[in-house]
Amino acid sequence: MELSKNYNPSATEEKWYKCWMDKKYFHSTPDERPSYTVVIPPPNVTGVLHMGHTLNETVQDILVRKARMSGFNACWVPGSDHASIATEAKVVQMLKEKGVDKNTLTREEFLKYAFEWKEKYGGIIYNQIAKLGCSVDWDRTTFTMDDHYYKAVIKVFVDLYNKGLVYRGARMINWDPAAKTALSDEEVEFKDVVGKLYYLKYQLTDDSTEIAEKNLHSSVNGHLPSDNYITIATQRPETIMGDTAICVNPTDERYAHLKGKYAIVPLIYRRIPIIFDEYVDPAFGTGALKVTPAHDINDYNLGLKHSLEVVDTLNEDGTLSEAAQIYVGVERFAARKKILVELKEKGYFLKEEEYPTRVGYSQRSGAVVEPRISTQWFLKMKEMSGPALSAVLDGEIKIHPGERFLATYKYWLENVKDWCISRQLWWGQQIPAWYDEKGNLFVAETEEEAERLAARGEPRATSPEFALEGSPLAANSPKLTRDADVLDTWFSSWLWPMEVFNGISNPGNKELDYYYPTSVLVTGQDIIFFWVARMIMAGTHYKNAKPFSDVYFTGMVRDKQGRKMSKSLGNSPDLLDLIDKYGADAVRFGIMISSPAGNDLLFDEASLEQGRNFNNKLWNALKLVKMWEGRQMTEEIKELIDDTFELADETKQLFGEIDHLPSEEHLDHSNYAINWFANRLQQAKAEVEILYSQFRLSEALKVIYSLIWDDFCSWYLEWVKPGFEQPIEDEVYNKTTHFFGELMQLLHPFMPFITEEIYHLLGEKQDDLCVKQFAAIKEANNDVLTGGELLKQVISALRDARNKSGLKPKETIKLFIQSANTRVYKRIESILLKQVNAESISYVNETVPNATVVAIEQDKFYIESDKKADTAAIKAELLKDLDHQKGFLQSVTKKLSNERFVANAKAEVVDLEKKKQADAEARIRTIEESLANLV
RNA sequence: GGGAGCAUAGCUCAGUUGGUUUAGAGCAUCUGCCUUACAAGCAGAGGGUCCGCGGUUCGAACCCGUGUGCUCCCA
Repeated sequence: MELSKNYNPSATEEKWYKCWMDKKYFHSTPDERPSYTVVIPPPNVTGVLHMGHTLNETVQDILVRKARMSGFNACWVPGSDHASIATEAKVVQMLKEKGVDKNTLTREEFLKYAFEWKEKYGGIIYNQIAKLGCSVDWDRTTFTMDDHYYKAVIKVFVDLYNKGLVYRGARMINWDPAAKTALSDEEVEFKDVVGKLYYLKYQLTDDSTEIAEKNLHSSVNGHLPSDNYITIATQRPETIMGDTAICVNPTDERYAHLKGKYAIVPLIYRRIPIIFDEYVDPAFGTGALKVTPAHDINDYNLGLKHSLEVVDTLNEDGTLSEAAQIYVGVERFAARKKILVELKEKGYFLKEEEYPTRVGYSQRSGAVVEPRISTQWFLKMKEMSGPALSAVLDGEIKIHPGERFLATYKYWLENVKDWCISRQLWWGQQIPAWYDEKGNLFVAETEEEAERLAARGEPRATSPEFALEGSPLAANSPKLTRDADVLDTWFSSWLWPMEVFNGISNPGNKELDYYYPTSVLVTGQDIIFFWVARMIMAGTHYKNAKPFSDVYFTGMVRDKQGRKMSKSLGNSPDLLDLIDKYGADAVRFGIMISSPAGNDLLFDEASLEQGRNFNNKLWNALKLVKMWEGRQMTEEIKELIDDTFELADETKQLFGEIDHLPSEEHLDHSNYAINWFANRLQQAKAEVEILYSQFRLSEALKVIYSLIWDDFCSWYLEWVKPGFEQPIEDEVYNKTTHFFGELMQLLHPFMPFITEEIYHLLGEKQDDLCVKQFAAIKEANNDVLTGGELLKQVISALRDARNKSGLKPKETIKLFIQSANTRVYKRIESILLKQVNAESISYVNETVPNATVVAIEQDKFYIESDKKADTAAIKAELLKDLDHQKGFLQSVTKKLSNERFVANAKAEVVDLEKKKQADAEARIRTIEESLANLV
């Protein structure tokens, strides 16, 4: 068969993925083998895979494929997340482009559009996952809004409500004015910005009558009438209409005289009290704080303490509300500008200064988050966090890499606040709570059940924090209205490792028992609180068992310049384009080769190119080996040739004219090479195994890469390669294809497609690499390995010497070896001849004059050629080496002459130093002899 | 402001309880090669004050302290 010049990934990839699917290799059902379960972190259903996902999925596939080839029943569950805010925003945008306003639709109509959208775009990520070669069990694909999943989420909500862990209440929450929904604390991202601090004057009065307020309003046309004022500093002048007090520190003497007085809010002229509280930092601004309980969490708490009125001056879309009295309907930041102009005109404005501050942005919409008082649903976290904390602290769940995230995790869980789980959206699991006309609340899995509760008058308001005022129930069955809100997406994804096996909807089922707890969770460190911690909570709460044994955190994928990948920067490449360009294996290689666990990955297409080149290297090695196929010299053929000396026609067809048989020598040195590589392979396999167990996958890949490229291709294949158009011994050929197959197996988890292809091209195969089980690792023989390393070292040194002597590759040399142990070199003579292009090798007991000399350990090699040696250069080299050796000897000798070292250090260490000393001395002698020999 | 981490070759990173030939790899660079698998290649080479300073130790890239710079998390 003719092999193409270069490897062509696309056809191969499609062929093998289909084959694996047809043979149901990825499908798992419980059996007697141990399970190895991985649940995919479900990407957003209408999203595309970015490079971060690509890294995560690749890592998971490597682990899953490795497990599948190591005796485990591997099960990798794919799926996607409904991503309520993100998806709803996309659908709203799509409708807007069509000229449809969401507000004109009913909930049902909107959801119909949303599901259409999901059907249309939901397949994209699945296609990408398949293209990447991920060995997921497609029969288990789960979506967080699947029927059973939806029911599970509802069930959990009702259960937690009945346990008193879920409650409804008015709280200061994070409001996203763009998406018009509440957010959890975790969904707010803070950025440092340079803001402005505005200094404003508030008129003071001690008159507590309403008349004073009115007089002020009318008498001076709203201008600041006197010098009797207090100055406050604020970043948000547009919220002054919501001010309900001015607060100063009770120890602040500057303001001690203001006790019992009032201030007048500029522009709207509301009278507000001056209050005193330790909370205020006298050193900040003017030491006087305007208190706006509706729009700042600290002010809110201050308001609670001092029983202040709450005036909410903002609408849900971020425009000023009726309560603001002025600029009603104007967007908050536009209003800020207008108000500043008016404050200046009317003399209330003193000055402004720049001020470094932090602004919270919505993770989903990017809008500036507004603290807002709102009635929402919450989950008590204190009760949930205990077991989740101990599971990690006790080492039941291991986090990789190392302890790096432990402190953060601990801090978060110990300080976690209640989780706001309601969202003012339609896309998601609708909260199963119903209200009667009087506002009584009934929480149940179905409307029928809620109706029954209502009929019996059981509001089930078990939480003491329940904030809705109830009223006595009518005895007749009331008309119920369902809560319009949906649950936070993470309130569904925290059940993921259980509910993909129907663990909530059908608890205690056989599959759940078999697959849960899962083996390893691979995810980005950015969702440690959103998701990882909460899955541990849900798992410990509902299964009384951890959801996974290990967590592998991948780093963030950044571009070459270290910037985060983002759409706006345009630095996030398209996965399918990359696969088209380089092939899936090369993409996997490129992304893995430089991504140690937990470290950020600087993505550079150059590493994908390296992957593609590696593909090509493998392909060419295959071409070489295939050239030997059909040229094997079996014993029978050998005998045939020996006996008759005349080739049969069919033999002739196979080999053409053969002028000589493979020599005994060739077989002998090939056996040397085979023996060496067999041991080298075992050694590398053992290393890789350890690296897998430590989740150091990029290290493992490096070991395999260098094993294949350097040891197999550059050394082994060159050592066993027969001469041009010469036959190869059957045994050598078989060993070589066997090694090649083993290498492909070792590499398979990382680069599944090309390895499977080559494995099958190496010869007729009954099995597929995808499910081929790894053989047990044998212990490598150290003497054999050392011998191989010595040979490599000698060859490299001789080639270097050739280079330095200006010898062209084609120019031959005569090699003389001076060694106490010539037997070693005699065995590998023919390899040496070929590798350094020598025409002869002789053994000598004395120095060879006028030859270039190379010293390895205690042996010396003389290179003689027609070309005149550049003695000056050789001398310089030797002197440099001598210098180095002497320096080294000096440091060793110094160490050994230190009595305290000899007395304190371990015996092995001292012995080693002595050996180093002896070696260095021997080498120095060799170099000096060589120098003396150079004239 | 609180916490965590990082700093080793031009770049990205290894370096195991402190001792393993006066620091290793890949990429990039340079030199020589179109050698009968592979120029997407082959054979070589050069390149480091292990961030600065101080300490512990017979011995420090590694442990401790301190300074500087960067990253992340939390408020």
